[in-house]
Order: sequence, then C-alpha cells, then structure tokens
Amino acid sequence: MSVTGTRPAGRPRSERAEKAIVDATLDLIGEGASVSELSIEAVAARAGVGKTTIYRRWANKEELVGDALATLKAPLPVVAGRTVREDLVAYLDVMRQDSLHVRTRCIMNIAMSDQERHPRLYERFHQTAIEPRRAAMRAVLERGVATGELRADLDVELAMGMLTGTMLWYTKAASHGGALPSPDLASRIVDEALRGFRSAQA
Amino acid sequence: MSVTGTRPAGRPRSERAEKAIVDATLDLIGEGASVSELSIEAVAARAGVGKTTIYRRWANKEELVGDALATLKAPLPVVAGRTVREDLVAYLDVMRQDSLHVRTRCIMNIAMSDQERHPRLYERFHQTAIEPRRAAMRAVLERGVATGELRADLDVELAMGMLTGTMLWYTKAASHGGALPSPDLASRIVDEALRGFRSAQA
Amino acid sequence: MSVTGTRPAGRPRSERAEKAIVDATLDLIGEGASVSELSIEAVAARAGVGKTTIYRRWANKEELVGDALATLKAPLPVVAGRTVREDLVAYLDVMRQDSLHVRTRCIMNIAMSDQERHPRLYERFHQTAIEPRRAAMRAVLERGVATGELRADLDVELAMGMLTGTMLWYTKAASHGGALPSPDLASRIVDEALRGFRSAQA
Amino acid sequence: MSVTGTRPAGRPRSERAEKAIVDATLDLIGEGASVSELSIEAVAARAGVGKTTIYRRWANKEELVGDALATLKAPLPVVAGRTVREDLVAYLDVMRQDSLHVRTRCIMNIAMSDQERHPRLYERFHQTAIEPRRAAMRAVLERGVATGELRADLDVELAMGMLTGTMLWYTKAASHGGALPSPDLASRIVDEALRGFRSAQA
DNA sequence: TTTTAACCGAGACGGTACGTCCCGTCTTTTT
DNA sequence: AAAAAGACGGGACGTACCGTCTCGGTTAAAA
Repeated sequence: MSVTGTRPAGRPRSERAEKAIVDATLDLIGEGASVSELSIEAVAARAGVGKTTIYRRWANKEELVGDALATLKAPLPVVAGRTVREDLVAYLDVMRQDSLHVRTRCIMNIAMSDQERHPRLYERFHQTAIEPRRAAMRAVLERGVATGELRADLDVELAMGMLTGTMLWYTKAASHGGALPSPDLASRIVDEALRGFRSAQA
Repeated sequence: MSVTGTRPAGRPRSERAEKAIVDATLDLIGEGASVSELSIEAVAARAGVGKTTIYRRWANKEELVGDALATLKAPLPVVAGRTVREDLVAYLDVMRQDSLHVRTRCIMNIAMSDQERHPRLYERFHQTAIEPRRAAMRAVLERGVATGELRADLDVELAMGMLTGTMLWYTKAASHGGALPSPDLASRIVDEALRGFRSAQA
Repeated sequence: MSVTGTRPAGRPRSERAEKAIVDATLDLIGEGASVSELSIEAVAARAGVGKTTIYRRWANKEELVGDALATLKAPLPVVAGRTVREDLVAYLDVMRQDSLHVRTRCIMNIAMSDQERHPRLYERFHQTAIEPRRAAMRAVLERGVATGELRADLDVELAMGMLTGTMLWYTKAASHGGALPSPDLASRIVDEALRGFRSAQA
Repeated sequence: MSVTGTRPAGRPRSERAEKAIVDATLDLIGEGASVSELSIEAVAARAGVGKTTIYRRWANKEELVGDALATLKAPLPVVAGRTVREDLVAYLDVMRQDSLHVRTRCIMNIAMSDQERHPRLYERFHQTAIEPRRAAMRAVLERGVATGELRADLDVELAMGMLTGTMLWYTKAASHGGALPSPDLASRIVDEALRGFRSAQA
C-alpha cells in the first residue's frame, strides 16, 4: 500500500546528471557562448552525459538556459541600514563588482540581450535575479522616505531606475572601453542622485 | 583602351545587389534574428542573390551586420536651445520613441547585446549611433554649466550616464512588461535629474 | 534443507512473460522486420513487458530470434509411401504452400538470409526445420533406390539438392514477381527430375 | 545563347565523390554489413565525404545500396558453344566460383535476403545481375532443343530453375557447413540434370 | 510467520546513427 | 571579372533504439 507522495515507477532521474548539465551550460555561457552558439552537443560532452538525458528534462535550449540562469542565486548583500546612502552604495557596488567577472558579464548579456528573442528566458531571469534586488532597493528608498531622509514626494520607481540604469550603463561603457569601472563609481552615482532625492530639511 | 579614372576590367559590381543584401539583412534583423541566428543563406535568398556575392563583399556575418547597422543614420533631433530642460527632454524622448518600433528595438538589441561577442560591431555602432548623440547631449549640459543654469561642479559625464542609462533601463523594462513607456517619461526623468544638477541660484 | 529438483529461491520466472515475448517476436518478424530491424524495445512494448525481462533471459537479439524460430515446429507431412513420385510431390508441395504465407516467408527469409551474419541462428533453424525434412526426403529416395524404382547409382544428396533447390528458387522467383507459384509446380519439378533419376527398367 | 544539352548552372556534382561513396558502400557490404547495419555515417567517413553529399544523391540507404549493387557488372563468361553440357557447366561454375568470395557472398545475401523488405532493391539487382545470366542460359538450352540435343518438349524455364536453384542451394549449404563446394559440382549437377533433359536419340 | 532472494514493470542512463539544415568554400556557366 | 547557381566537407539539430542500470513492488521458498 503506497502513501501519498509516492515516487513514480522506474529509475529516478540522477541529480548528479542534472547538476552536471546545468554546470556545463553555465561554464559554456561563461566562456562566451550565446544562446544560439551554445550547442547541446557541447553541453552533453562537457557534462559527460548523453544528449538524451538533456532532452528528457528540457524541451529545448532555451528552457535549459533558463533553468541554468535561474540556478544562479543572486546573493544580496546584507546592508547596514544606517543611512540610505550607505545602503544604496552597497547595492550598486555589488553590480559593479559583478561586472568585473567575465562569467557574470556573459550571463547578463545572454539574459538581457535575448530578451526580445527568448522572452520566457528573460522573464525567469527577471523574477529570480532582478526583482529581488529591486525589492531590496525599493525597501531602502521607502525607508528613507519614511524617516524623512528622502523627499516625501520622491518617485521611488523612477529613483530606482536612475540608480540601476546609470550603473548598468556605466559598467557596459567601461567594459566596452576596456577600462574597469572606477571603484568609487557607486558612491559617485549615489551622491549625485541623492542631491535630488533628499528632503529639504535633510 | 581606357581613360583616366578607368573602371577595373570586367563586370562591375552591381549596386542593386549590394543594396538588396543590406536591406535583406536589416529586414531579417528587424524580424528578430540575432547575429548568430541570422543566416547568410536567408539573406541571400531574400535578396535574390548568390551567397558568393555576399562573401565577395564581406568577410563574415559580423562585417555585413556592421555595415548594415551603420547604414542606419541616426537623425539627431534639432533642439530649440532655450532651456537645458527642453533640450534634454527632446533628446531623451527620441530614445523613447525609437523604442516603440520593433525594428529599432531589435537593432539596439543586436548592437548592444553582442558587444562582448562582436566587439568591432559594437564599436562601429557606438561611433555612428551613440557617440554623436552623446556629443550633442554633452554640449547641452556644458552650455547649461556655462550659463549657470547647472552647477559649476557638475560631473557632466556622470550626468549623461544618469540620463541615458535611466531611459535605456526604462525602455527595456517597459518593452519587457509589454507596456509602452509613458509618454511623459522623458520629462519625468529630466525633472528628477535636474533637481540635483541645477545650481543653487537657479 | 532442500530436496532434489527443488526450485531456486526467489520468485520464479513468469511463463506468461516468456510466452508473450516469443509471440511478440514472431509477430514482428511476421510483419516483415529483419533481425536488425526488429527492435527489442518494440518486442517489449508489444509483449507488455520490461526490457529487463527480455535481457534476463536472452543475451542478445539473435538468441531471442533463434528461440522464437525454434518454437515453430515444422509439422512434416505424413506420406503415403506408395510411389517415390507421390511422396516427393507431397514434400515439395508443403514447401510451396508454406511460401504462400507471408509469415512463413518472412521467417524463411530471416533464417536463410542472415546465415552469414547470424550463423548460430541459421544453425538452429537448420537443425530444427531443415534437417528433419531432409532426412524424410532422403528416406524416400533411398527407399526408391532399394526398391529399384530409382537408379542404383543415384547420388541421393545431389538429387535432394536438385529437388529442394529448384523449389526454393521457384518460390522465391514467384514471390518476387508477385505471382503465386503454380499449384502443379511440385509435380512438374518431380516429374522432370525423376526422368533422370529413374532406373532403366522402371 | 545556349545550345541544347547545356549543363545546368552551378557546380556540377563530383564524379570522384560519387565513385568514392559507391566504393565505400560496397566495401562495407563486403565486410559483412547488412542493409540495416550499414551506416550512412560510416559510408561518408570511409568515402571522405560529407553526409550531405550522399543524401543529395540518394534519398535513403536502400537507394544507395541499390545503385551500389547495380554497379557490379556481372561479367558473363564467354561460352564455347560446342555442347550444351560444356556451356551449362561453364555458367554454373561461375556461380560456384563467385560463392568462394566473401564479398560476392555478402552482396548476394543482401540482395536476395532483403527482397521482402527492400523489394525495389531486389528488383534492380534482378534486372542487372540475374536476368542477363538467365537469358544466356536460356539461349544455351533453346539452342540445345533446336539442335535436337535436348528434348523437344523440354520446359526450358523449369530446366533453368533446376540448374540455378540446385547450384544456389549447394553453395549456400556448403558455405554454411564451412566446406567449399566441390570443384566438380557444376559438372555433377549438369550431368544429373541432362539425364532427364536429353532427347531419346541423343 | 517472517525473512529473503529473485523476479517484475517502468524508466533513466551514456551512446550511436538517423536524416535535415546551415555554415563558409569551391566550381561552373552566364552576363 | 562579377553574377547566379548550386555542390562540397563539416557540424549541430532533435529523434529513435541500443543494451545497461536502478528503482519500488511482487511472489514464493527457506528459516
């Protein structure tokens, strides 16, 4: 007599294989392969796995890449919470530091660039990687408004867009020029932005 | 016997063919093909041209796409020059309006996203499409500083990054959500940014 | 303590399964699958059995097919024994009638054709299906020699080869042409052959 | 202005490639591969050719094997024409000698055995390899009847079947037993058969 | 009774070959 | 000499089976 939650018949899927496949995928993306340059055959070879094993789990490349990217937990920095400035600098500096790693850059590229072509992929990336960071930043800003440190009428969404968009644009521009984004970039951006954000009495 | 300025012997290259190839390329990109999904075979077929004719003129896909993108002249908006605010709003609103067209969006994507993979392509796009706009915007800001409308110690480059980056981030976010970026987005961004940029006496 | 002839411990093999497997195999062969086209997966599916259950009993396809073919008992016709002619016609006509059934034809093909590739398979088929018939025919001819109906110096083996080979060749040719082998084929072959086999006084 | 019989535009198909493909196919068949064991990939590799090049010319394996087998010209022995016996022995002995070569045996097997499964293949083999030999043998027998050496009422088709079928059966039996067919086999068969074929006065 | 050993089905595993599509190159006739 | 057509060797696609390997669940002899 079997209980609820009983396993389906047959050999269960190997977690080792699944992990190896996802790792191989991330490795190859990290080495610069785009979604369409990434070959399932290469993933299978690097993972030491048959192609069948991949196709049994994912219907196509896009879904595999989606799951692989979603695997990457964005470890949000813990934030002191003393001043809005400090917290925002901490968040933005994580973005700058991420941009220094080829792997992260490739992953960003793949996730952002193919948005138009692989919308579901972007959707997942958005949910797991972007939205949590946005939520954290939104909390900081709203707390700032609540404490009176920031203007009461601040458009929090717009403020977030300014901070995030500016940092992304800079890291992109820097990586293009071959130069590294300056270490104090985060604080410069935050300082400039806060000029307009702060409440009069602050 | 040939005259000065003589054409080289043999059949001259067909301008029709060249144009047809570039048009086909832009069409296909506009329909959503990425650099790697774009197939030379498809370009040739759509242009009604032999593959040889393409490979005779361009060494590889990247150069073809590069030339095709460079073809697209970015018509800079003429700017009234009355106030910094008006000018910036005008420039940013062009970006917003561009983002409404699928074709422009695809081209942006291809140019921006494959930066890591196709650096020379990005380089050309940068030179022909981005840099002129940056120069125009820089001129507006510097004029603002000169007239005292903006802070004397304003970091012009950082300010440009804030304006451009914010708009790009928003158009991306909007296109992802399926929503159109709000028509007054440009003015809202500029207004928020100018709070910090303006000089005390302004 | 166990008695002689005791069954081994554990669950005994299911006879149902075994029979279902053999039947499925014969069905599929009868439907035209060659040894190499016959897929174990198809056998398992049709028999409603796991692949393991097949591989537990037979080391490979060849052995399975061998056992399956050996299952088919070739029911030798009972022979009147009045004249050599009548008996030979009876034997040969069985071959003709067999050739009318697709299933028999497929089995013949598989057994005969893959002789080079699956020699042991052919060996088994030879032992169970061919040799008994040859023995029967040999007995008829030797009795004919003994009774003086046939030449004393008749090469019995050669005579058998002539009768069997001719009939096989004809049935093959007929099945290829789509035509049925003529109903009096057996008697025509025997009559023609006996012209040379008969003793002078007969 | 183009003349009749002008070649189609584009690069013509390479005869070298075609020959290499057919040769590789025959080699692999000669090494014992059946139609279904024969892999196009192996043919391509051995021929030093892309798979595309094979599939461009043949729709599937069967057609390739068909063309490959049809390539094999059956070089009919020239026949003295003095007596029916001599001529028949010459023809049958060619069959016996053919059976000594593994390659010929494999080709025979593939052509004959897969008759049921690959009827068109067999058809072509029949036309190019079997029918010419049958015609030659028929001519010999009919000449024998005309000269009075053979019975006027001889069933020529049946006689051919007896000779051919017997030889085939023997070579098969011999190759199965591992033994070589005896060198005088052809003459023994012919002698036995002619006993019945000859006219009374002969 | 309770082990316990072998079987059962289902189904995942690493592979090989399939036949298709496109790559970028090469070779031919036509313009 | 360039154009178009199209064949070339190569490589990845996604599918179908291969023969092997776990699994949870019978089944029946041995303890």
